[in-house]
Amino acid sequence: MSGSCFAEILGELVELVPAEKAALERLEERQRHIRRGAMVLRENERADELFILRKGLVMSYVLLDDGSRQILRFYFPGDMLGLSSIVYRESPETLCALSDCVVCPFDRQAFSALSVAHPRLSALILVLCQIERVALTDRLAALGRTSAKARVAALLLEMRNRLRGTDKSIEKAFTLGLTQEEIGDATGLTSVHVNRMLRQLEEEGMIARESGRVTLVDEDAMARAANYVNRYEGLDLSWLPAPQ
Amino acid sequence: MSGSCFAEILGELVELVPAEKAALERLEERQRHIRRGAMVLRENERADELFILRKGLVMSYVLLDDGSRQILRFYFPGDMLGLSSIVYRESPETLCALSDCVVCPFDRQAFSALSVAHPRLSALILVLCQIERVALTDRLAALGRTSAKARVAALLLEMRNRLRGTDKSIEKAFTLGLTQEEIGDATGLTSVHVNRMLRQLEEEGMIARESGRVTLVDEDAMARAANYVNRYEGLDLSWLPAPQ
DNA sequence: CGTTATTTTGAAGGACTTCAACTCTGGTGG
DNA sequence: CCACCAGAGTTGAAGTCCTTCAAAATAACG
Repeated sequence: MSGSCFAEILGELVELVPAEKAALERLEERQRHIRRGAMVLRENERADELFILRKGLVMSYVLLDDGSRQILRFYFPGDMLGLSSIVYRESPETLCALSDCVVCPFDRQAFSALSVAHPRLSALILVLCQIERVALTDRLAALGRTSAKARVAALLLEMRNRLRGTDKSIEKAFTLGLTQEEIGDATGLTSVHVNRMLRQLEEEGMIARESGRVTLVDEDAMARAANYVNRYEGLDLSWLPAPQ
Repeated sequence: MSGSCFAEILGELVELVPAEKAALERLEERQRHIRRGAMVLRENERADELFILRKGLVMSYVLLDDGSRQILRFYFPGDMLGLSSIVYRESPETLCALSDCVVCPFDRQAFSALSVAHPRLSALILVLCQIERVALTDRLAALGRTSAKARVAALLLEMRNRLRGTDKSIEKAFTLGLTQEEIGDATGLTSVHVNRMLRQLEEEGMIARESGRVTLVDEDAMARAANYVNRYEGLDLSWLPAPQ
């Protein structure tokens, strides 16, 4: 168990050298506890810090003029938060804790210094951005071109796979930790319709549910129905520069 | 007029030093002409190269099982193409020329070497990725939570602003260069409904149209209707490392 | 100048939303 | 310990936005 969550994620992509590990650990020297429902960062406010999420579940979302909400992404332990926010004078999105969380804040300068001192880490961060980008385009295609049922199925698969990243004991069953309203705001649906789609997936024998826990009964059928691709697989990082 | 399209884009964000300009020019030593409708890169095929788009309009899209298409993004001169593709063994998306294009291919190693030699350029590329990310999340919110009319209006505003990036003479009127089917595939609508929305925007005095040219008559009303934010503005790059 | 792509228009159908009411669950305090 | 309450889940009926299907009109192209 390394001292850095972020290093663990990156360590699954490449073999990190001691100097890189040390540099990553320095990003996580400070800790901050965030209560469920509290905001890590607010849309349209200035953000001077980035974060590594150490524990818990975070979502990013935007609010539209009519009051509706679009959830953009869910973040899991080891993820970096707020990269898009430091690029802008005002954060383009809100970061909100879905469970009690621990985040490790560090400032822009630390990020900047790290990328100069460790070009390979800088390239790896770019790789993570691209993985996130492709995951976002998958969701764009889902919202633009697939049915409500497919979108909900895709969300369930994605959540299970990402939760499994931090807890290898998870197989087919897991606690989602989202309300149906939140599922709706992530998939572009109403909570009412999410409910009907979950029910339908259950009736068709794809999933089972009991008190917040979801079981993926027929995973293959779900993946087919949802056009799902795990974007943390199939990578090619052979071109990365040598470690510093 | 610099020798590098990419340097021109980056040069609008920061003052580039000669060594950086020279490094960027080396990326654009080779040229390749692409016919309208031809593909620069195919989904699920291996990509060894990245590209700088020098001339023309390119789109990226994915095809779903049912044959429907989701256009993910449009690319303009000075944009880098294929970054997400080199991260994966197989490209997650197709790149297709919407007009006759000129692209400058360079290989992964050149990219890797550049990011080591010029940390600030590496950071700038990360900034461009974040701009693209935020633009994608804007579209995600549009598809998830806004009406057909708002999505079409947002697309028109975005296209005008990006075209203006390469041609400052463009004000309110411009040639879109997209069919209504393509607008539909970008906004998650059918071409039939795109037609009705364009017509409605016209009837409401927001736009005017004549033979492929669109005029933004009431730009403010459009921006309001579309929740539109120009993501190339409002940046804060004060934290970037010093040039090399 | 014929052929094909694109745009336009109408009518009917369907997927999802809206509204409204009811049920279930977990937490809190009397 | 249990009554109460607020939040979340469930269900039905009606409505709306967008799609689908079909066909005509127009534009683009070799």
